[in-house]
Amino acid sequence: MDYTPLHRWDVSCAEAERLQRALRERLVLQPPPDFAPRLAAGGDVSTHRDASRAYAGFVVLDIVSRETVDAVAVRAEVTFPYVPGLLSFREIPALAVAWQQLPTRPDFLVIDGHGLAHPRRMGIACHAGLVFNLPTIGCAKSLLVGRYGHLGEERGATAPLVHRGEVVGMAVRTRARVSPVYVSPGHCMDLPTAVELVLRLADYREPETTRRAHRLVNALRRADLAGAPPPPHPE
DNA sequence: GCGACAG
DNA sequence: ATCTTGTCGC
Repeated sequence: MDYTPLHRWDVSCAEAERLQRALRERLVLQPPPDFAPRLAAGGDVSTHRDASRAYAGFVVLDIVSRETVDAVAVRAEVTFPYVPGLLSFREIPALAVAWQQLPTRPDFLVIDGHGLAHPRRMGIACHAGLVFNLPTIGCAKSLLVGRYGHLGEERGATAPLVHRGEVVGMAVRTRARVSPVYVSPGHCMDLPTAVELVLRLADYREPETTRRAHRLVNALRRADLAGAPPPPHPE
């Protein structure tokens, strides 16, 4: 698929924050008027402990039949370090390499990380939506900002995620008695729609989009590992 | 100044 | 996220 880079990615942390504050103004926090999604995509990145090598991939699935209709995984280089609040600058360049190899344009994308539930309301899900130009949802496994109150133990229970007096996302119980996931709008998305879609996609704790993308990149990672294994015990 | 801190 | 052994439970 095609996309719009929007800006350079090899920037300083201060410049990255400036870009986030500027890009924030371009966000659309409402789904398209004719939004009737059928194809969901999940994207994920797997990085090494030290090396700059990363694996990135996308899986596209039909939300009705649940069939995987597309899957691409690539090797890529990461240069930006992991800095809380600046995850997009580390992962989006790698995701973009995989995105170019994707033959089908999905109706929306679920990203492993936050959207509006971010210090500057510009998490990786928002940023990815702007760059790839499609509706996006952030679905994270842990909190970056915000707090929430009581959350029922049953599947489908929700509790608003509040940060600085604003509702920025929702804690969502996708499985009974299992820790929740944190859902927030990315781009061309609102919170109710994001929560509904994540619940529709989740058979287990995480939505199938994320699970399948995660398995895909890990498979490529292990395949590479078997091809050139650095011997731990040189005897 | 001191903690907290997506992946 | 990654590095890791065993272990609890369906």
